[in-house]
Amino acid sequence: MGVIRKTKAVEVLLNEFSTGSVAISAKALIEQLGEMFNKTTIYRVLDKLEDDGVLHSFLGKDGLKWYAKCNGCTSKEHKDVHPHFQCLQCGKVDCLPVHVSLPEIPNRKIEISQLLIQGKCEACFV
Amino acid sequence: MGVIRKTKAVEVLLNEFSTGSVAISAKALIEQLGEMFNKTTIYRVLDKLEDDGVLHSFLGKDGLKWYAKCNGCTSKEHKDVHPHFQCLQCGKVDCLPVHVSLPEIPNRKIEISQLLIQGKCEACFV
DNA sequence: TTTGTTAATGCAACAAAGTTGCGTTATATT
DNA sequence: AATATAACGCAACTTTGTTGCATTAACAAA
Ligand SMILES: [Mn+2]
Ligand SMILES: [Mn+2]
Ligand SMILES: [Zn+2]
Ligand SMILES: [Zn+2]
Repeated sequence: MGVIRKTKAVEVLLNEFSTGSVAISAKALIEQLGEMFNKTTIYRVLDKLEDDGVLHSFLGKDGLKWYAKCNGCTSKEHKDVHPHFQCLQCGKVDCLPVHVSLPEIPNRKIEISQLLIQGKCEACFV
Repeated sequence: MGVIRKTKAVEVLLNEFSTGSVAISAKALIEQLGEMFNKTTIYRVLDKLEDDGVLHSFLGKDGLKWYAKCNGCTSKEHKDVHPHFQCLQCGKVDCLPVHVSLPEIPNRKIEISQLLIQGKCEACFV
């Protein structure tokens, strides 16, 4: 079940994702907001916001969990699927609003897919 | 640095990967061989075999580390890049020997990419 | 075959990310 | 204002993987 009450933690976390398509790791949010809220609260709010279709999550290069804002998703349908890009130099992760055509795989039913591209971001690419 | 001495652990672990393009998680190997070898040894041997270009590793859907045999790789060059498929029903993971064309991403330098496709495998797909 | 070097191992302790249980607090409804 | 319960904080825990160090064993040289 998703968010039911608009608490301080919900408000502050939502605000963190208010700008753009940059992803934030749960770890970074705890480092940043861990004095204001308990890490358990942060994990639980993120989880619920994902349930609501407000955020989506994925795993970065070290298996860390990252979150970013969803576009046009609801609690019933998560339709905002796209690859992610992680900069190997500065660590920044963002959503790539492009379509990826998956390869043909006979005799298998594809349900989900995750593509993580790594390299140098705009800022770090000379 | 990679494997230097052909120990029992190296021999047994190599044998686990002798057949086909099925991946095995470090976790599964420890469950399976943990009475024969210490988990530290298992982690270290896998790590070294990857250095040698004998195995490659990637992260599965829960962030677990998986290993599979490399084809035509050396310690100098890991060229066997391909997507992986994880069955959501039986958990099996295998290497997909296909090429994936990445989307165009302006102003960024792509260095690595990982594609994990999830769904139902041949055996679980009715 | 014996000896010597050191890679590899086992063990225990640790680290990091995330989860769970439970008593307390605060939101929102009546 | 009173009430119900969602959300919270805290501590303890789980899981996967790592590190330091003393001991063992692979392997080549004598
Ligand atoms: Mn995204
Ligand atoms: Mn593979
Ligand atoms: Zn960057
Ligand atoms: Zn299956």
